[in-house]
Amino acid sequence: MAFQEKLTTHIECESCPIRHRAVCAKCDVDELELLADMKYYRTYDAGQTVIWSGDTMDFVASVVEGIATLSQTMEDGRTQMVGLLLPSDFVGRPGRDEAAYDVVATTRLTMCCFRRKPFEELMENTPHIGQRLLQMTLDELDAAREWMLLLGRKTAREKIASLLAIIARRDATLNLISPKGKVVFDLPLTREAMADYLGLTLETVSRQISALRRDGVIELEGKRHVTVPQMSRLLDETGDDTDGGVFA
Amino acid sequence: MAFQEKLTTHIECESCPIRHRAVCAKCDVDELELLADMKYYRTYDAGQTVIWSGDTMDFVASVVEGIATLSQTMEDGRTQMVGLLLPSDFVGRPGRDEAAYDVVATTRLTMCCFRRKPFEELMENTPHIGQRLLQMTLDELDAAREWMLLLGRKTAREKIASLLAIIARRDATLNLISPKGKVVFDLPLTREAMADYLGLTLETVSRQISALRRDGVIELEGKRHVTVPQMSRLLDETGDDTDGGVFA
DNA sequence: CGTTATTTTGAATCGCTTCAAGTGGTGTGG
DNA sequence: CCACACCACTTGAAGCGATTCAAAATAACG
Repeated sequence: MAFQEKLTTHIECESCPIRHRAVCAKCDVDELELLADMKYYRTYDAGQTVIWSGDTMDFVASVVEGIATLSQTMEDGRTQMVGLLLPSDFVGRPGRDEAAYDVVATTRLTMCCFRRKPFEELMENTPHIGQRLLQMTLDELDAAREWMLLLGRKTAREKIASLLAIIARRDATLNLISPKGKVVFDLPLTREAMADYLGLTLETVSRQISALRRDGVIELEGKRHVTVPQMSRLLDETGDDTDGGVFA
Repeated sequence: MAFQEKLTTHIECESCPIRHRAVCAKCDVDELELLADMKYYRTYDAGQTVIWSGDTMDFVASVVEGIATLSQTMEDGRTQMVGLLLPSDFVGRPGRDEAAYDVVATTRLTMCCFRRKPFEELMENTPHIGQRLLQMTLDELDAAREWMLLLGRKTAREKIASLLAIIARRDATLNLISPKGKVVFDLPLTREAMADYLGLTLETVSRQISALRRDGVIELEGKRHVTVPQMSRLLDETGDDTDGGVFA
């Protein structure tokens, strides 16, 4: 089953699309050279499993391109996604040799890998890497905690609206479009993946998306192409503090 | 309202109960001295709010004694606990001046505080602090992700059993009792706090605790004193992989 | 063009919440 | 010392939101 594709490309760090957001962001040219010497690339097809929870992990990596999911599964099959890995996100934990979660590519995925031991040694002598990793981990912790609020307290409709808002916002900033008014994007996740993300069933996800469409909050073209005519309207549905109250 | 009590005690770092688990764990004597020079203590009464989300935080701190909760609240009052702060846990985020969550003392609480700016400067030159903070943050992230599985996929009964198991396990290791067979402890949380932790209502918490008692999984003396006659029995109810299967 | 995977929709059921009433323990003031 | 209020908690009954099971519709694929 889980084929691991061999390295295909080689990217120069200077022209790397995630150069300034990944774990290497703070590194100077010297440090970058050391990293470049030990790096190698791997690519995975959409749907391929990168690592199973419990597997030994001999490497850590940065997502260069594509999207992957981090998820946990109970014995009886119930699964919960606990993280969404986007370009520049870091995979693996220094100092741990067993994967704690399943990592699955949801699109074609390219990762910049480092063998774990050399990377850990480099980290000892290169504060910039540890510093950046701390920042990134703190950001992930914040994201996880926001997700806990969603999982514990939001209704199905609010959950869907929140997910759509996150994707819309990310796409908007990526394309340098102000996230006001109209936003258009493609869903990178299946209904089932959304359900795993939101702690719902795929039927409920489908129903709530239909409901948001019926109510004019979103428009659909096919299953995956979404138009949000009024971003503020979508944000109203998330249950979050829009900030758009008195002082906006 | 929110009175901040002034420093009362002064603890020598060498005899500090959290010396080897807190953010200062990896520091040598020199580094410890620098920290000791800038530290001060604060205590809060049970129920007191330490910080409101959005407040400016001029300090970071380690919990020395007592328990506090981290929680998020929506406009309409729904609240979700996103962290439980136990002795040695770290409060605040270097590089951020606004609190992201409400911090409330659930028991009498003592914290070892550092003004944020000097602490951040010290971190620049003291890799040991940043390294330890990274470890701790990664642990917290793992805990948060386990909590996401609980919030998203577990039933009310499993949620309660999981919470009881966590507290029982912590108390058992603290008192050096093997977490097999019988375990006795006191609940440090009200039913409402448990509900906020588990994404339930306090009525459901009460009902499920009663159900576990009826089924002989736990025994209750008063509202807070819990006896678990057979730890394995409780673990069976959590829905987790007990690992206690074939190889235990 | 038929086959398979994904998604939508419907109907019945279930688990948790909501609303409401009641219990037991603790502290306070008459 | 008792009446009273207050708080944390328990229990009951009704309602509702999400799930479950089932079937049909749509899109994707060889």
